[in-house]
Amino acid sequence: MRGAQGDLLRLIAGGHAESRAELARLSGLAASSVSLRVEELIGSGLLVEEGSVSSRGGRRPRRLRVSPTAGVLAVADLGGHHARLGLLDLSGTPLVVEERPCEIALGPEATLNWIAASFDDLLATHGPAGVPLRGIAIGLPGPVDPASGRVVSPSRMPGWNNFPVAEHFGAHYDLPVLVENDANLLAVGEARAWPGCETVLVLKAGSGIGCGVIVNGVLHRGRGAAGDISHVRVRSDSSVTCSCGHLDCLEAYASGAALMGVLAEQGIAVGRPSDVVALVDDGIPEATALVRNAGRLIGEVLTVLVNFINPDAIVVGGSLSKAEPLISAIRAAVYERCLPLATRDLEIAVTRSGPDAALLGAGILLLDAVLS
Amino acid sequence: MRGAQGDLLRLIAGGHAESRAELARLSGLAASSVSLRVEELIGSGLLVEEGSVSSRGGRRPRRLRVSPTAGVLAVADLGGHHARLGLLDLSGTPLVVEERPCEIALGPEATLNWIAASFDDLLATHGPAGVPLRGIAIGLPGPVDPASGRVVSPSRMPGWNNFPVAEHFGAHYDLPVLVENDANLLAVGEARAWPGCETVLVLKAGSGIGCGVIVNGVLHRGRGAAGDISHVRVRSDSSVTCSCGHLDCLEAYASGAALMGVLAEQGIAVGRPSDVVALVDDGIPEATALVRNAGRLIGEVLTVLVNFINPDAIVVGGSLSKAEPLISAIRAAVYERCLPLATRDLEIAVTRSGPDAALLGAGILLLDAVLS
DNA sequence: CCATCTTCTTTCGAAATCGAAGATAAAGCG
DNA sequence: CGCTTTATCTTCGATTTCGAAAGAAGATGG
Repeated sequence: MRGAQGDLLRLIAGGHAESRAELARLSGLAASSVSLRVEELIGSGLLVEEGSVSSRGGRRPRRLRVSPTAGVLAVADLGGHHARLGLLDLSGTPLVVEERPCEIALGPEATLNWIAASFDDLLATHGPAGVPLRGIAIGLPGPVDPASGRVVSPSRMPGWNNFPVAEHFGAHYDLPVLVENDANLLAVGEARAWPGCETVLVLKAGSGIGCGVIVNGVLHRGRGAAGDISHVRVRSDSSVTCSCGHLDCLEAYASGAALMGVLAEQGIAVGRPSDVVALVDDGIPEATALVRNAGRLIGEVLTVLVNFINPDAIVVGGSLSKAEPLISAIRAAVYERCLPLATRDLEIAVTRSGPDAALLGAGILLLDAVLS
Repeated sequence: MRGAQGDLLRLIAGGHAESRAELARLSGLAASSVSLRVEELIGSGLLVEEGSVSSRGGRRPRRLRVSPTAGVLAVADLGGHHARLGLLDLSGTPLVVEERPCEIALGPEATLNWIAASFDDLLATHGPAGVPLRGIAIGLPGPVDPASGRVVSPSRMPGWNNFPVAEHFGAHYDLPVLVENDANLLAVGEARAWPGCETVLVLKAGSGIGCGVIVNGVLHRGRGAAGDISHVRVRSDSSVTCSCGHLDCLEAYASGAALMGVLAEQGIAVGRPSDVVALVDDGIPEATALVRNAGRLIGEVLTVLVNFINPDAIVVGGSLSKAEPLISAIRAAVYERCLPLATRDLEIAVTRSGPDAALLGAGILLLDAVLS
């Protein structure tokens, strides 16, 4: 996509602009130039005019949308034992989303081939006829080197270390392939639901603890592991060795897996982090106490980050986020301990954008790759 | 300064470019457009051609510099008991720098009037004749709200809370006035000395502990307190109440002031943090142990931040940075505990840019304000 | 010392962009 | 209903920017 036109398309696709006038304001281009570009984009079938936006006192803007026939994106978000797969149109709107069981421990070859087959399946059954596939994005529950598209020493993905995921997919399709950490995708998707928040910290509390960081509106990747807080040392009386070999990592106390472990020791067998939430909802005191303690520990780690980066919002997602005591314990710790200037307008809240947030985030990032 | 020309001037002034060709590469403009703009800038006296840069195989580029007669910037960096004041030319090169005693506890009115008088003094004695003052920047040892230019609940600046510093100066001079936290200025100045490092964490270890954060090459301000790590809770056996009212803040254990307090209790009276460094250099075991412990505590806080933000470098400045055990203890803690991906190419080092770093940083930020 | 290569800078016609003014369209109001 | 206000969108000449090619100045290597 040629530069200037790509920028305009991105603004429309990203939901930032809906009319020519808005495009002019946001792109910095003159209104006349915008009109020209938009005319070309409509001519080439990427954009369509569709009705009008309601006015507030003047001529109604004509609503611009990305054409549904311009292309589809195939996106996937992998967990340890399941995968969410979806097709999006170029505006990032889901056409279809499915969750299917999938064992990541089967290794990269088997898993990625299965994903490719599933994409083909989805495209055959739900892909609109004649609309081309434009790009692929995969979210993985481990650190990803953004430059090479490789997984780097993941803790819960046996056999994946250093596997060239992007390259592997590139052999199947001649398309942009984006590989990213799942918490990062979640962060990008979630951030879209928090307009006005420029710096956002998105926590994914599931069987592991992940975190994505949006600084000034853009995902901060660092060296690929940015946002990793699971192996931070926490203050505790006892002493637990984490899977990473260090003592007292946050993950060893506050992750869904850790909570399930403690519950199992107490004779309460649970299979998934969401079962822990169910126990809390049922008022089982052991579970509630555990979750509250996990929230406190997470909150104490967050105090450091809140003072350091001064986010506008902390958003908690992942299956454990549905446990109310977790959120309130996080809030209590952060508001009690952080600097007033840092907490003055800080929002700490549960995810707004539902279970597809990571897929939406994948669409947003992928769009940038496709339109460049 | 009109947009495009301002950008070019900034690139020259900031030391990013020295020739028309470099300007073209960095600005993204066509070489021909650059030539036109540069001609105009030379015409208006802001830029001068001065000799040539050494070539690497072709025609020698003609060196461009900001004209020494284009203007001066007045900058100040205030500490608790002294102030560094300087005049810079528009390229950020110091014309004169002085350190003078100054009690910040005398309150904002007295201090700021004294600064204004000192600037007038410096301009009269060292300001080149006929060269106009173009802007003023002040660094203060406390949180500054970047929007309003006010100090916000500083812990060691009695009487300054909510004082409108920028406004106060605006009444004296009709010029851009920049007010910023001292650690932030230090970070900006220091980052210039670390080319290739996009994300840098600059620690100021003096009588307090400050920290400035450069993310992707730009200073991250957050709400004005970003980078504050002094009130992070540290793991410790004993229990100390910090001046902020919380228990076990980093500052209460590892700041120069805290170290001096402990030494005083042991009967070793010292007046300034640099005296502590002298004791360490003299091999006084109490001092060395204290400093090493301070380094360990700072390092443990940094582990969280390194995992979280994945910086390319951690630079330690401030008077305590000259104590070698401090740096090595920080290194030990970070390298031992952080994720391999985060520490793989991480540099942890002492300041490269000397005592004027904060003033240079003030010049860099101020230039942006002046050239916009 | 001369041909060749490299890099920097300028020239000049082509193309993109701007900006002011006008056309279009709707809301608010007496 | 017509007038005013507000806002969006288009037209068109003026300006800016681009890009290819040529010119300038030094490095390199026989």
